[in-house]
Amino acid sequence: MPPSQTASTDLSAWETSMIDVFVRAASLIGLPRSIGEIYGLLFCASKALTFDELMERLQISKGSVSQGLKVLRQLGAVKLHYVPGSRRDHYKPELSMKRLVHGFIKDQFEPHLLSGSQRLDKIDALIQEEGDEASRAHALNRLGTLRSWQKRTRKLMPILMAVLGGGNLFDKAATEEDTII
Amino acid sequence: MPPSQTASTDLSAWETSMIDVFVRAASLIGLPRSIGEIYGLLFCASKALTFDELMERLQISKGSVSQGLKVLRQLGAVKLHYVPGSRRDHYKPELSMKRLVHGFIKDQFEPHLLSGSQRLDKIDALIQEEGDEASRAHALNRLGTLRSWQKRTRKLMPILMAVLGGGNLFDKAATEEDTII
DNA sequence: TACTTTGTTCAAAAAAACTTGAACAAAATG
DNA sequence: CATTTTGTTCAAGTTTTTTTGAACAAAGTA
Repeated sequence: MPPSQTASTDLSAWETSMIDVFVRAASLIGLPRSIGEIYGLLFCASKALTFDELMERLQISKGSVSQGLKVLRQLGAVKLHYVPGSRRDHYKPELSMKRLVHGFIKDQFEPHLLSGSQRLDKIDALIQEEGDEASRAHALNRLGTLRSWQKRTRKLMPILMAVLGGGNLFDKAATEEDTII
Repeated sequence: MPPSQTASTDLSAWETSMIDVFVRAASLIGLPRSIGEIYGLLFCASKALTFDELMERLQISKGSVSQGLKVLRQLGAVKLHYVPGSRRDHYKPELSMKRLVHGFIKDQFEPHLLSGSQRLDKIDALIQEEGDEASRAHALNRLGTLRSWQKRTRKLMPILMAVLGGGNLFDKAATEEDTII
């Protein structure tokens, strides 16, 4: 029997394992498997990869790669890398943990926090309709708790970013090629 | 037409809205709707609630309540509250943000971080099998990046907890009844 | 302009996650 | 001990999310 018909270079053992790490991480933060795979392969690669290379090496569909890259771009987890003389888009992974976390929070958390504030104000109004004085007092107390949680969450972000500051200290390839913060 | 046949007291407007906040929050951290509803109703309530009260007021199944409470107990997000003269379990919500976050991280994040370390060691071994010297060097660089991310994530936890320290400053009912840290 | 390359969109299929309720277990009651 | 109360388990049903691939759009080429 001839070797596999696919033109794709099979993933090496370490690549498979490392991609697996990202698939798990993705699932942990609520992102689909395919997105973990895409970021993982880019992370493993020593050069920017094209759409087709992702499709072929990961053996996933066009649609998944397209949508996956869309989300990753939005999160700032991948960057377009211009390659002279090629019409294809080439992608590189963002290697700065700080930026990755920042992108994720901006995109997935902050919107909810914001809409949250308006929601709490509406609840405040609804509580005023509560007939019983004691119930109203209790409800307002709970609302206060909720507001304090929100406030503290907001305060946390800058601290988180500060702690994450300093950037990538390990990946020589990265520090050679990119500006890491 | 007579009023609804269910024995349950309908949720008030503010309760519905507040529960909605928790349903969204649950979904944000990857927990099912029913768990958000259960915690949300407990959060709204001015006294400990029983299994049946949760079922009836939220109109969800026995199974969902049982499994939901199981997870919430595991996370430390609800506490059993002993009520003299009653055979039923009564539940109260954990109101300390610090404890809630701590429970969530301990239960959902740390296990992955730990298993992560072992995984990275295995990848390290696999990389040694890589034939090409340059590829091996690149792979080790990336692995170094991954390890640095892990290390920084670990360092983050204590800081997070420290920032969250100070406890619940808003809910009078809570500060009266509970020890909040 | 016709053709090719490259990538996006979206409806349908597949997979995964969640909920339900009936059967079961454990413990208190009479 | 038989019965009732209280809660758990889990297979089957339902809903939601993810993936696929064919049709489409955009932009470069000849």
